[in-house]
Amino acid sequence: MKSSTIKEASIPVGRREAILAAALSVFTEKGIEVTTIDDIRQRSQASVGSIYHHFGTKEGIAAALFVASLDDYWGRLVAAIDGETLAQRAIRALLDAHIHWIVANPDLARFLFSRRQAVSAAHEDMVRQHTADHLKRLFHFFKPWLKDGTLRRMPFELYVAILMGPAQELSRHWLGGRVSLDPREAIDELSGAAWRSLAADPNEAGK
Amino acid sequence: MKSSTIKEASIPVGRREAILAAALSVFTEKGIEVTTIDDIRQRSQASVGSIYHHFGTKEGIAAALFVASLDDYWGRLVAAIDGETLAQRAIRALLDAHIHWIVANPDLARFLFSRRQAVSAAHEDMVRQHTADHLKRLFHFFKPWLKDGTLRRMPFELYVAILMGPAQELSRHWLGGRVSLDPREAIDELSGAAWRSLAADPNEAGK
Amino acid sequence: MKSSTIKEASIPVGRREAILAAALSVFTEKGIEVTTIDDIRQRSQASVGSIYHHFGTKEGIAAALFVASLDDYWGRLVAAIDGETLAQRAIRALLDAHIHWIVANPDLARFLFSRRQAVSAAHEDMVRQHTADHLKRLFHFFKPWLKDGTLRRMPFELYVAILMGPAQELSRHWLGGRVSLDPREAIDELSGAAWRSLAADPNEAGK
Amino acid sequence: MKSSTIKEASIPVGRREAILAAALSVFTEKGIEVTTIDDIRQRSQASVGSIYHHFGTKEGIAAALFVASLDDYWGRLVAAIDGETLAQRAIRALLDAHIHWIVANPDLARFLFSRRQAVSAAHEDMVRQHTADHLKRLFHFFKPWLKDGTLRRMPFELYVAILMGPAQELSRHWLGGRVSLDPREAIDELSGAAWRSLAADPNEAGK
DNA sequence: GATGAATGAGCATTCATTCAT
DNA sequence: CATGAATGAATGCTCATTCAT
Repeated sequence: MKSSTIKEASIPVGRREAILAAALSVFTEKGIEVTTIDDIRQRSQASVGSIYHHFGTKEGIAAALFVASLDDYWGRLVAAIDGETLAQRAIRALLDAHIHWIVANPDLARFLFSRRQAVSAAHEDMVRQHTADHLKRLFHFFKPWLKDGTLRRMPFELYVAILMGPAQELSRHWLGGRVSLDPREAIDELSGAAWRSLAADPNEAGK
Repeated sequence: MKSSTIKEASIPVGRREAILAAALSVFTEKGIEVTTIDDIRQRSQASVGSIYHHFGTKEGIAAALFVASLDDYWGRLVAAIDGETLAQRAIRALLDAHIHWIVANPDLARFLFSRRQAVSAAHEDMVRQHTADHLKRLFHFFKPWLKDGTLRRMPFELYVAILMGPAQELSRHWLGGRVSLDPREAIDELSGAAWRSLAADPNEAGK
Repeated sequence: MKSSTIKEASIPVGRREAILAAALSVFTEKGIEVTTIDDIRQRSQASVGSIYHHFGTKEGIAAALFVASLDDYWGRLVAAIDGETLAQRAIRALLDAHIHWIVANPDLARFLFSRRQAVSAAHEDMVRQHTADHLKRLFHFFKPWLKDGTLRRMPFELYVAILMGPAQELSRHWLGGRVSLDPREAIDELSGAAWRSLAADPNEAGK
Repeated sequence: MKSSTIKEASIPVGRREAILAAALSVFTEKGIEVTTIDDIRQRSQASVGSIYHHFGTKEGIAAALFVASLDDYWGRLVAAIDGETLAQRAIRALLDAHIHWIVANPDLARFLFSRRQAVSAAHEDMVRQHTADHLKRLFHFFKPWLKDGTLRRMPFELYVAILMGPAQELSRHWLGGRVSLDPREAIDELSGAAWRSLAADPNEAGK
C-alpha cells in the first residue's frame, strides 16, 4: 500500500517535497506563525529563492501542507467506512480511522486541527471547498441510516459534533501533551458513547 | 451581582482595564500573535510606556486576559451545577452554562479555546494550575455519582472528552462562523447525548 | 540672511533634520531609488526604527524633502519678483533667481527637477497642491501685464514653458554635467530671449 | 517607408523585438527602475533565460531601447530640416518634427526624456557618442545661418536650450499629464518664440 | 536558442522593548 | 504613573543572474 502522508513519501523527493517536509517539521516544533522562512530554509537545504519560487508566500507553504493533510485525513476516514453495512460498525470504523490517523501522524494532526487560523483569507475558500466535498462524501454513507430510522434525526451540524466531538477533544488534549491516556485505548468507549448518543435504539446495530 | 466578563466591567475603567479591553478587541479582530503593541496602544488610547508599565510584556497582557477568561468561564460552570442533586440535571446545567457563556462572550471564548498557544512557557504553569484546580472542583461534584454507579466507570480524561467534546466541537465551529445553528438550540440534544453516553442506565436520571 | 535650504540649517538640528539632510546627501550621490534605508541610517547616525518613527516610509522621506525643496525654490522666485514694476525686469529677476537657486543648491535642484517620479501616488496630491499654489501666486504678478497688453496673449501653460523652458533646459544639462557653460553667465541671454519671446513689443520694457 | 518606432514594427517580430516591445510597455507603465525582469518575461512570453541570452543584462535592454529611441527621434529631426533653406522655416520644421514625434510616440518619449538615469555608466559613453553625432549633424545645417548673421551669436549650448527648451518643457508636462493643451496646437507659438529669441532680425526670415 | 529551477545577497519594514523626561 | 522618541535584531520577500537540460 502506498504511503499516504507527506513525510513518509519515499524515493527521490524533489525540492518541493523537501520544502514541505521541512516546513511541517518546523511548524510542529515551533508553531506555525513563529516559524521563519529561514527555519524552513535551513532544514530543507533549499535557498530562500527556491522556496518562494515554489510557494510564492510563507502562507502558500502552510496552505499546501494544510490541503494535503486534509485530503489525506479524509481519504482515510472515507476509506474506512466504505463498504460497512451496519451503522454501528460504520461509526466505530470512522472513529478508529480518526484516532489511528492522528496517532500515526501527530505532526500533521496538530497542524490540521490546532491551527486552522494559519491558513488565512487567501486560501480559506479552497480549504472550505475541500472540507465541504469531504463532508458531503461522508454524509452520503449515512443518509440511508437516517432515512430508515436507524439513527436519530437531528440537524446535520449536530451530527458531526456529537459523532466526532469526544474523539476530537481527546485527541486535541493528547496532541497537546495534556493527557497521558493513549487514544487508541479509548476507541471502544468513544465508539460506544457515539453509538448510544446517535442511535434511535442503541440496542440494535442498525440494518 | 458582580460582572463576569472584562468588557462588561463598569464605570470609571482605569488604564489597566482599558488596555485589557482594547487588547481583547484587537486579539479578536486580528488574531493574537499578529496583534502588535501598537494596535493595542491605538485602541486603548494609552501610550506604549503605560502599557509596559502595567503588563511588562506583550505576553503579560495575553496571560492576564487568559487567566481572567479561564476563571470567569469555570466560575460559571461550577456555579451552574452547584446544588444540583441529580446527575442528569447536573450534566444539563453544565452544558447549558458552557453554551451560554460562549454565546455571551464570543470574543473571550475564541480567545480561550482557539489560541491556547498564545500563552507560552512563561505563563503555562500558572494556566495549568488554574485549570487543574477548576477540574478538581468540578470532579468533586461528580465523584458521588461515580461511586454509586449512576455514571459509567471510565478513565477520568475520557469523561471530560465525552461530556464536553460535542458541545466544544459545535461551539468551535460556531465561533469560527462555519456553522449557522445557534448552539443554544442544541442544548437539549447535547445534554441528551451526553447523558446517554455517560449514564450507566440512561433511563434513570440518577439519585 | 537666513539660510534657505535644509542642509545649511544650523544649530541643534534634531534627529528629524539630521535624517533629512543625510537622505538628501545620499539621494544626490546615488540616485533616489537606489538609495537604501541603510545608507541613510549610516549617514544620519540614526537607527532604522527612528527613521521609520519619523517618516513612516522611505518615500515619506523623499516626499518631505521634495516639498521642502519645492517651497524653498518657489519662495525664492516669488521673493525675487515681488515689487518689480516693469515686466522686463520681473522676467529677468525670475530667471536670475531660478539660476542662482540652482547653482546654490545643486543637490536639491537635481532632486527637485530630475526625479519627480520619486514622489509617487501617495504624496502626488500634496505636491500638486503646493505647485498649484505657487504658480497661482506667480501668475498674480503677471496678470496686470497681460491685461494692459505688455505681454502677448497665449495659453497660460505655454507661458510657463516659454518663460522658464530654456533656463530649465540649460540647468538640467548643467546639473547633469553635460554642459560646461556656467548658467549664471547665460542669464542675460536667457532673459533677453524670454523677453523677446513674450513681449508684445520687445522694444518697450513694459509699464 | 520603413517603420520608425519599435512598437510599430511589423510582421513576424522575433523574440528580440517582442522582448523590447514588452520592456518598453512595462517601463512606461511602472517606471524603469521598478520594472523587473519578471515583468518583462510575463509580458513578452519569453523565458528568463531567453531574455538574458539576447540582452545579457537588465540594463542591456534599457540601453538597446534607449539608443533605438534616440536614433529614431533624431532621424526624424534631421529629416525634417533637410533641404530647408530659410532659417525660420528650418526652426519651425524642427519644432514641428519634435512635437509630432512626441505625440506619436509618447511612451518612447517619456522613456527618452525623463529617465536618462536608466542608462548608467556602462552604456553612458555609447549614448553620449550617439547624441554628439546627432547634434553635430544638426549643427551642420545651422552653421551657414550663424556665419551670415541670420542668427544671433551665442554659446552653442545656449542655442539648444533656447531653441528646444520651451517645446521640451511643454512636452515634458504634457507627457506627465500635468498639462491639457495639445502640444501640436502650440507649434506656431513655439516656433515664433524660438525665432524671435534667436534671430538677429526677427523681421527677416533669413536667407 | 529556449527553458525555468535554483541561488543568495540585499532590502524595506515591523515590532517588542527601553528609558529619559 | 504617563509619554513617545529611540533602538536594532529579525523577518518576509524580491530580483538579477546563472546554468543544467
